[in-house]
Amino acid sequence: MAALDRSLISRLPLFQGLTPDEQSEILRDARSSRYAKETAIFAQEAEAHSFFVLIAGHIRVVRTTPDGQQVIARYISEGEIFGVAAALGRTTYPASAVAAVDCVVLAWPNALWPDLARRFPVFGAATYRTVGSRLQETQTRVVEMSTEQVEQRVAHALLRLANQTGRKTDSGIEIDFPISRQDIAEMTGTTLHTVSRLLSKWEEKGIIVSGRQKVTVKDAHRLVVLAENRDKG
Amino acid sequence: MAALDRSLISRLPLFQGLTPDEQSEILRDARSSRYAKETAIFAQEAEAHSFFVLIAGHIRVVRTTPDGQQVIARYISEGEIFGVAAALGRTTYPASAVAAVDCVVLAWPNALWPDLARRFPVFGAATYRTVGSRLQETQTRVVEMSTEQVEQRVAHALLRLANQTGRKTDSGIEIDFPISRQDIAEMTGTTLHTVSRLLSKWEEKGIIVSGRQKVTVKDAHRLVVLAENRDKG
DNA sequence: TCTTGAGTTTGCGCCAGCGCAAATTGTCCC
DNA sequence: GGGACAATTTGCGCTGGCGCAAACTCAAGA
Repeated sequence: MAALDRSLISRLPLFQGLTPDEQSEILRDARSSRYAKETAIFAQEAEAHSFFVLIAGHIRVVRTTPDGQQVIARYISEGEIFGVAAALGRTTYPASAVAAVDCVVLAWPNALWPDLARRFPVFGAATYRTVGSRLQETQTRVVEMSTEQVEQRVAHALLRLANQTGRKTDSGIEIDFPISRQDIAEMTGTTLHTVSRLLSKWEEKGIIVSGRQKVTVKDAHRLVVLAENRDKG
Repeated sequence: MAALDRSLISRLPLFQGLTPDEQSEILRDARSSRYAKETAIFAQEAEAHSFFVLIAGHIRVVRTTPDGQQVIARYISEGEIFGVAAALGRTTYPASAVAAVDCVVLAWPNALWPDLARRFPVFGAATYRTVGSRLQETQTRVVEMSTEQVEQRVAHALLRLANQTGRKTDSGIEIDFPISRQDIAEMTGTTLHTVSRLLSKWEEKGIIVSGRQKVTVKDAHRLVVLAENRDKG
């Protein structure tokens, strides 16, 4: 690990509560690698060999159906742990992870997980907290897909992206990695056509501005209203 | 713990790999209780005080939206651990758990989790395996809701119920707790009307037989075909 | 600068499945 | 045994959003 990484890493929630020595000990076993934009970190159904922490970039987690349709499970932001099959006793990855932009990740061999979790309980606990919030988030998505209209779901998805990976600019909150209409459709269970129509409408109203693989939320408040509107607006 | 419970409990996957003494030690801290049909074991958003193992019965896990719509997250069968907020570092339950029939459950105070998990790693690992498969299952449900038609989703739901909680009878696989059309609708993101229509159609074709709060799968194979049909059948 | 291709927009027609409403049936309790 | 209620069935009309198709636009490379 380069010294540069260290100061950044020690600030991650995942490593809170660990002494610098303990952090070093954990990091000693990690291997760092780069992944070019649109390359895979791991593939769905592949034998799980490692778990990861994203140091720089953004990662798209994708499930592909037997007939080739894709669904985006979530985006991973900097500092998050992912590919934690080992911690959950799984032997294969349930989804693929693809770099949405050029990425830097740390990887630990799965075989080290039991030992790391035992020696550094706060590290294990932090990981399971992440798993817990992802489970809850996924369930929330099921609820959304069951009870909401497409417009509300897309609004929710944009808000979530803005919160999790948004970058404040003078013109609003910009999603700071390339995201296409198709991507948004795969996050919300609709088609790129419908997403395009919605974004156009919202842009007319001044709620967002959008371009090629780019969305900036200008008026989050009005987007929240759209997301919560139970009857048609 | 009554002796009766012990022989049953020691056979649960959750307690595999533990010696009888270790099992006793874990069980010593558990409190057993009964819940009458349709009563709540815990409520969504309530402070999480315990985690549970279902000894007898069936439990419905339900998420309710702010405007009162319900979505069934899953059913818990005998022997399963549930309400594991503690293991995932959450302080409240993300959903409600309601007894679908009269139930017997064991409960452990959350405060004991860290200690139990540390002293009996196989117990902790078994729990996290369960969490892992639930996460994966929930993600599968998101994929289904994104890519499948209602008919396929209902077919999938029935097959899952038949596998997880089905009881073999001479006339087929019967779901062995009361389940209404409304319940199936809340599992699949549709309405009781549509479920009713589908079940009627399938009954005509001899794939299932159904009655009031009761479904028996007679021809699982044809149900699988329906569940996998990507274009209309 | 020009070309090329991927990403996006928009129009149009259609239909799966929802909402509403009413009839029907089975079950539990008095 | 019979009433009452809950669950289910079924008809009907409507519409949100999909599928298809075509036009358009930007970004990158030659």
